[in-house]
This record gives sequence, structure tokens and C-alpha cells, in this order.
Amino acid sequence: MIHEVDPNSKVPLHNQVERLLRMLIRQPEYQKGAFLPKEVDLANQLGISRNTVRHGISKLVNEGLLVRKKGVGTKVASRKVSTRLDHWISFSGEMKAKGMEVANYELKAQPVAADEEVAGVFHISPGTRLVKLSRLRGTQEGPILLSLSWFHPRLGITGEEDFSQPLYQMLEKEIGVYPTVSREEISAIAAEKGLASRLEVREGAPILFRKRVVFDSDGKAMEFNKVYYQGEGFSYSIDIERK
Amino acid sequence: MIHEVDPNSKVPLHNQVERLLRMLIRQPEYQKGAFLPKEVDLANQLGISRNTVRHGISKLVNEGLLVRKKGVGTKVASRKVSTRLDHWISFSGEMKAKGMEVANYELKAQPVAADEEVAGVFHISPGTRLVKLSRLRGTQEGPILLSLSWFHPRLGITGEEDFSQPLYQMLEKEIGVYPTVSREEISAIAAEKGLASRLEVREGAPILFRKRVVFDSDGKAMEFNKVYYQGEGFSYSIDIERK
DNA sequence: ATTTTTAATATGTTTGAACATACTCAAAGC
DNA sequence: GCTTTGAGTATGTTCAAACATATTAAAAAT
Repeated sequence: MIHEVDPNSKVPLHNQVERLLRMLIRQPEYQKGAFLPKEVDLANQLGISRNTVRHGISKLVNEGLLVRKKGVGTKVASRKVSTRLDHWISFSGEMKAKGMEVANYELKAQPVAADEEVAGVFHISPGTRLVKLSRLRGTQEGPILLSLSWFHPRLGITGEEDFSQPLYQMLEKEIGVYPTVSREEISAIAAEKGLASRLEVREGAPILFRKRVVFDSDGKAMEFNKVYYQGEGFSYSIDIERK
Repeated sequence: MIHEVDPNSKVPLHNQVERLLRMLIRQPEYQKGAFLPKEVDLANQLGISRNTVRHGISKLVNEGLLVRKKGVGTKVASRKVSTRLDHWISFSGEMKAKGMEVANYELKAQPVAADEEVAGVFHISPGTRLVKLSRLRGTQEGPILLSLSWFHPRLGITGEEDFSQPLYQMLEKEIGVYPTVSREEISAIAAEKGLASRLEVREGAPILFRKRVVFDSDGKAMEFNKVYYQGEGFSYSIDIERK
């Protein structure tokens, strides 16, 4: 049962709708996946316009709390995943340790021309050919992260290597290069359209963005990596010691 | 000069508006702070409804690319800030090193009763009195972060200490406790209403959220800290070595 | 039994209009 | 010169309606 809105309140109706929904979705049935009341039913029940109801709903959709599907309905969005920031254990290894089966939604290695950013990282000329690895990964419930890696041309990576195995294991065994230091940059960004559709989140959803350069044991840059994690469903943990 | 929308296109009009705006805001004048064309002017120019224009604009607003102010206008949002994740240097020290003057928008230390989360972190009973420090900090341009700290009661912090000085310096000198390890959890979340208004971002904006427990040299939890950074305007950097 | 078609469903898009409200700036008053 | 008031400005809110569209399920056809 949903409550009412107060048409005489100074709080805009769409904000009141938003509040009601935030309380509504706490109910176990919705947490478990039941469909929320239909827009038109909410509108009739609350005595307000369907578009005003939609306005309120879109707040929670924008926050990734709800997902909508035309012809189907609206429901509470799924739950979180976390990983250790400072672990070098592979993503799939860590997810397996948590009892989650990793799925590769996309796995593609292909030669590309280095753009200015990649060229700057590796100190090579823009346009230089090198291999880019693109992986869309997650669990049975859906994608969690999009990882893009570029490899320094000196590694001699061709794109024909077996990238289905753990990446650094492959680099050590087949390329003979030892990843040693990772220089990271972490921020929160809003998903633009292309990224949003690949990660199956709404446009503008918070994305945990990790950009890093991996150096080998000689201190030379070997991999440039960008990873986009679904924001709401993901967190890093790390222990930092004072020096 | 703005382009047109194609009413016969399969792409929804509001998406076309969004695209046009993404291109429009690249122009230097808008990057420098000029107001975008008014909604009603865009609507007339494009031959579509003002609400459809608003729908398109709200996409960029939701992403933090644009900011709107009633009675004033719409303009491109401001730029980023970053800090080292693994540095113990104070926020104000680091900003000063970057030539940015830190402003404290809010600084409040007060005794509170520990809620369940805080109690769980410190292994004390819920309801136990301890001191909570709340700081809203940023630059002259506006707030960047909201930091909330709770201190273990055994430290004997009263709330009367001088919190305007660097926190850990104060803890060492006046309390005699030495912060040594920080156990961190980092994620991207969407700003809820209260947080959004304090950080002056839109509701739902991506927020870089850092939750950590700081331990002293004896390995005992001394501080529980939550920091919310404006997502778009902030990033961490860190170097991680393989063990 | 399987495939195709159709209808129902619920969200998605767009509209024009009217009104509300926060903000700015100029004019008026002290 | 300073403060208050009022008008104008541009975004914010709400509406009811009509139509579009992706999805699902049932009915019809094979």
C-alpha cells in the first residue's frame, strides 16, 4: 500500500513521489524482484498526472535504484560487487573466490592505431600499431565492468594470444614480461551513452573509473588499462600503511 | 549557431537535442562560462516543444556537464580536482601545493551517540557517546568534499580540540595517538538529496565515496571516516606495487 | 506440437499551455 | 549612499491527452 501526496505541500509533487518510492522499494517483495505498481495506477492512486509520477520514478532510475522496461514494468535494480584494489589476483579468480561465476560478455583483441592518449603513455608516435584488448565482464546477472587494455608494441603481442586465460599469467608465460607496478587513477564519472548500453546501466549512472599504467620489472610501461565499473554495484577496498 | 533536429528521424527528439548540446558546449565561449541559448529560444529554433528541449538538457545536467539556475540560465559546469589516495598529507596541504586555496564551508565537532554502523566498527555498544567531526571543504569555486569522522571514545576526544589544524597533526600532538594504517573502501554512488545540496551538485550526480577505518600503531581502530567527493570534479591517483 | 500472428500491456515520447519560483537588476524610497 | 520594492527573466512544475514502441502472452494457423 502506498501513501498519498500532499498537493498543498511546498514540496514538488515529483519529489513526494520520489520519497514514497524510496520507502516503497524497501519492502522485501520489491527487493526480491517484484514489479512496482504501474505508472498509470500510481497516478490514479495519488491523484496526479502520470508524467509527474514518471518524473519521480526517473530520479530513482537515474540513481540506478530502479530499472524500467517498456511493455514489462519497473523493478528494483540488482546488488553490489566489490574487489580488492591492491590485489593482483585476476578478476575472475576473485569472483570465483566469492562464489560468483564470471561471464565474458565480450572478449576482443585487435590491432589498432595508437591515439594521442595511448601514444603519450607509451612515448610512441600517434598512429603506431599495437594491440588493444577489450573485455566486457560480469556475472550471470549481467555485466559489471568494461576493461580496455593497450599493450606496448615492444612486447610483440600480436592479438592471436590466448586472452581467455588470466592476463598477467599469459604475459609472463608467453611474452616473458613481469608486471610489477601499477600506477592508478580512480574517479567517479557519469556513464555516457555507449558505455551505458554496454554495461546495461542508465545514461548518467555513476561509474567507478580506473585508469592505470602497468610497468614491468625494468620500470618500463607495458600496459595501459582503463576499467569502467558499474558504480552502484561495485566498490574497491584497500589497506594503506603510513610510511 | 545550432543545427536542426529531424522530426522524421527514428531517434527521439530529446536524444537529438542532447547530441546537439554535446556539440554546442564544446565551443570555447561556453567552456569559458557563457550562458547557453535559453530553453524557449532553442525550442522555437528547433521547432519542438520546450519540454522536449528540457528533457534533452536534463541528460547533460544529470551527467554534471551543465548546470541550470532558475531565473538565470544554463551553463557548462566547472572542472576537476585530484588527490593522492595513498598520501597522508592533509587535504589542505595538498591543495595548497597545487596552488588552490582551501575553504572550509563547514566545520563542526560534536558529541553524538554511536549508531549501529559506527558501533560495529569500534566494537562498542550502540548509543555510546563519542565525537563526530563534520567538514565540508573545497576551494573558492565551491565545495569539493564532505568528510565525516567518528573517533573511538578511548581517545578521550571532547569536541573542544582545535580541528582547524591538520587532523592527524592534532591527534599526534594533543591526543598522543599515531595513525598508522588506513583500511579503505572506495566506490561510486549517486548523490542523494541532502548530500547533493551540501556539495552543490545535482541529485543523482556521481560521487566518489571513500569509507575507511584508521588504525593506530597498536592496530586498534581509532577513526572511522566517510568522505564524499564530487564525482566529476575529483579523482584519486595511487601507485601499487606487486608483492 | 510448433510457428506465426495478434492483442494486450506498460513504459517511452511529445505537445502546448498555464502557472510557480528563484534570481537579477533597475527604480523608488529613505 | 543604502535599502526596499517591483518588474522582468529563465528555469521549474504540472497537466491531460495522444500517440509510439518494446515486450509478453494468448490465439490462430500450420
